[in-house]
Amino acid sequence: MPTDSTEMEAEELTPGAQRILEVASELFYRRGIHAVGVDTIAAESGVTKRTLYNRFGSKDNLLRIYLETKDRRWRELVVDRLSSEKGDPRARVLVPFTVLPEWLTESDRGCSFVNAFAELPERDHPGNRVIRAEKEWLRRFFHDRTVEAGAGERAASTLAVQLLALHEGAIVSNAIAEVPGTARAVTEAATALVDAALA
Amino acid sequence: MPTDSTEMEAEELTPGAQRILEVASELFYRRGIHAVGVDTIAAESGVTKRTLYNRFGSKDNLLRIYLETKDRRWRELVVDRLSSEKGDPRARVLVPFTVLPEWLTESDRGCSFVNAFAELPERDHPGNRVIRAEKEWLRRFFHDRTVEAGAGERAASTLAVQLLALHEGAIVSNAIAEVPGTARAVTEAATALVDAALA
DNA sequence: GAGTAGGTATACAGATCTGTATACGCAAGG
DNA sequence: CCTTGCGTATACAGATCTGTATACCTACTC
Repeated sequence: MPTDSTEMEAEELTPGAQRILEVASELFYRRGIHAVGVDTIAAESGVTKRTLYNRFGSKDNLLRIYLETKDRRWRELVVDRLSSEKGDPRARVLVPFTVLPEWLTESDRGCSFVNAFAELPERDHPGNRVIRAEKEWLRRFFHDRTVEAGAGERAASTLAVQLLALHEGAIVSNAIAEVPGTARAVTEAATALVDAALA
Repeated sequence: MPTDSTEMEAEELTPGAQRILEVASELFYRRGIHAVGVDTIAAESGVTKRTLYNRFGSKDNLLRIYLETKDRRWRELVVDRLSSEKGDPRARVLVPFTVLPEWLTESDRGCSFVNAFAELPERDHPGNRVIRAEKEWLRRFFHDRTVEAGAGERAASTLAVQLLALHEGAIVSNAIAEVPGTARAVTEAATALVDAALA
């Protein structure tokens, strides 16, 4: 059983397992974790429950892999866009905001990590760890790019927290408040904060 | 059975019902909605399940009242503080941020409404309506106070979305990323955005 | 040609969930 | 006095949940 392998990659998955992961991702995100049973996931994936347990071992493990996969996809999106923004250091800080419009097209139910966090209170749950690592990665991203843009340590730390909050809030409030133009307005705010910090 | 009364107030509740609501609020917030059963709520409230159903009718209704109560408490906190900030129009815009430190002392698991939203996907669920109404109220609060401070309609609309996102993100990322000084840093950012919009 | 990997099909154990049924106790107010 | 409101105590119906058991099928590989 490959389920204890932490380095399990999506490419190593069998076709059936890949379908299970895709279906589970969609259901966990759209309906919530506890609201979705393994019977439903198996049925909608077109496999038997036995196959699901043979591939993933448990619902908790499938959940962890769902979060890890989403995390990897998010980081890759940001890092990829970063490499095409080699010139302007301020634009590099803002990459998580400039990718927001395309990221939000599949995120109309809020942030996967925030939503999962609501259902995973225990800090030692593998899923909870993935979630906190993701937020820490983004905070550090803002911090490091800000330092690279020429800011001091204190300014970079403050700006990182501000941008992290603004970014989280954009995804969440876009889904709940449903105000048109949220991504654009928030990106403008982020730009203003970056310009002020680097002035 | 008083359960269908929408105007049900906490003061009208029997002592037992009040205890149930307090315990349920804590458990829903800390462990999640689906993860908490009515048996647990009844047991920790020191009442029987029969009493819970006699007072609240159903778990869904208890959940709705939990959200409505939290919503009322939040609005009252903001409105109360607003009346002691009669002078400076910019300070009035920022009231939801200045009350953040005290609000966050009991909100180390993120935003109750955002967390509940993650578990209530259906738009016509009573709880879902309460959540969206709460966010819309806060957005409108920012908008109206900004207009009162002298901004035009377009500037007020943009600023309202920005402050809403920043505010949501502050509560959420404070709980997940656990960066010290989040409230202070975010309030500084909000102040800068308000000043820029009213310049 | 035998073993192995991936999968189907079905049934079931054991726990937990929401909600209800039945029967009783007690105190306050008309 | 006696009804009404609030609550206890216990049992249970019916659904759903995670996870396992048993038995069989198919294709590929060594």
